[in-house]
Formats: sequence, C-alpha cells, structure tokens
Amino acid sequence: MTKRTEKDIKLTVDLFKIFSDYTRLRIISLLITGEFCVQEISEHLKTSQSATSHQLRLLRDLNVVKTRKDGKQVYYSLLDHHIKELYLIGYSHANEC
Amino acid sequence: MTKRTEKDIKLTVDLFKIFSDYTRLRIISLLITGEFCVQEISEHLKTSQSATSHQLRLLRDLNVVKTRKDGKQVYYSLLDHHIKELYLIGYSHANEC
DNA sequence: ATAACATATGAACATTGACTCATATTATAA
DNA sequence: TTATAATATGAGTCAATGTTCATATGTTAT
Repeated sequence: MTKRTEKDIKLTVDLFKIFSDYTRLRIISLLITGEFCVQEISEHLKTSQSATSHQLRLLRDLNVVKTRKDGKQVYYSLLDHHIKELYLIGYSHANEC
Repeated sequence: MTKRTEKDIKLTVDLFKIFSDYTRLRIISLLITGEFCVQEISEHLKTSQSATSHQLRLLRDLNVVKTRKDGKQVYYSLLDHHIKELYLIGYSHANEC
C-alpha cells in the first residue's frame, strides 16, 4: 500500500465517520428535506438542545452544513449534494436495496 | 419521524460504522483485490495478528466477509458486492470526485 | 435597561470501541 | 506424541466521543 493510498483511506474513514452516529444521521436525514432551526431539529430528534447544538457544531466544522441567522434562530441546511447522495446510497444499501 | 424510519436510520448507521475505522477500511480495501489469509492481512496492514483477527471476527459477525479454511490458514474474502460498491462510492466522494 | 428566549460552549461524566497481552484452540510436521 | 505454526479469544487498558449540566452569548420585546 502506498503512502498516498493510506492518506486517501484516512479521508474516506473520516467521511464515513460523519454518518456513523445516530443523532448526526437523523440530523442529516432531516436536513435533506429542508432548512431547520436548532429548536426544530432538537424537537424532531427528541434530543436535548445542548446535544443537538454540539452535533451541529461538529457538522459545521466538517463543512457538512451551513447556517443562516434570522433573529434569535439559526437555520441549518446541508452545504452540498455529496452528503445527501452518500446518505441515500448508504440508506438503500442498508435497507435491502 | 415514524418508528419505521428510525429503525431504518439505525440500520444505516450500523452499515456506515463498518467503514468508520481505519483498520477495518484497510482490510476491506485489501479484500476488494482478492482473498487473503490472516497473516497476509496482518503484514499488509502492519497491524498485530491479534488486532487483525479481532477486526476480522467483527467483520465476519456483520456478514461482511466469509472464510475458507485451508490447513492452518484461514482465508478471508468479501461476502457480497454491497460492501465493495459502498466503499468505492465513499472513497471517490472523499477524494474529490 | 430588564426580561425572556434561542443558541453556543466548556467541563465533567459515561460509554463505546480498538488495542495489547496472555493464553486457548486447531492443524501440520517431526 | 511433542513441537511448531496459524488463528481465535477473553480480560484489561486506554483513548475517543457523545451526553449532560451549568452557564455564557446574542437577540428581541417590554
């Protein structure tokens, strides 16, 4: 295995790690359907405001989501199509495609 | 979110978790190219025999790989095409496709 | 300015999961 | 049968990571 391939595999691992947590995948699954603010996401997931916010920060740091501020709320949405595509492919593979 | 969807997302998380470890992804990456016994895999990854064996057991329990015994060695290979496909898609997404 | 609300964040805590170490199992060879 | 080799496995350790709790920050309304 070359150095280059090892680095590529590490990048691939990092990408898959984004999808390997239940809370994060539910957030992604929701954001595929549109833009939502923190309290909407938190209510939908039945997860605490804090836990939701922490995961959103993580997703933001990883350039998975972008934010838009409107008054007191911060609206989150997916940043590009890559995440949606990979999620849907994984979902269909997992649920006997 | 319906109960059904929650269960489906859990299954999807479990699938993505398979790919979210460096050792496991290197094993999968290797097994895409053919069938290998434990010591070959272990040497290739530069990972201990025990760590390799533990991960192989995990992959086997998850129906990712199958085994074939030949004398003292046990040969591992991918069980179906799903894993290879999802790995390659993830790999290309991760490495700017 | 003060109160009320939405979001963010740091620290503590808990859990998960991967690795090591020692040893067991299984198979061949002498 | 005994020794050697390949693989498997249980227990313990440690690091990574997700959640909670308390509190800070920022925004709007009174």
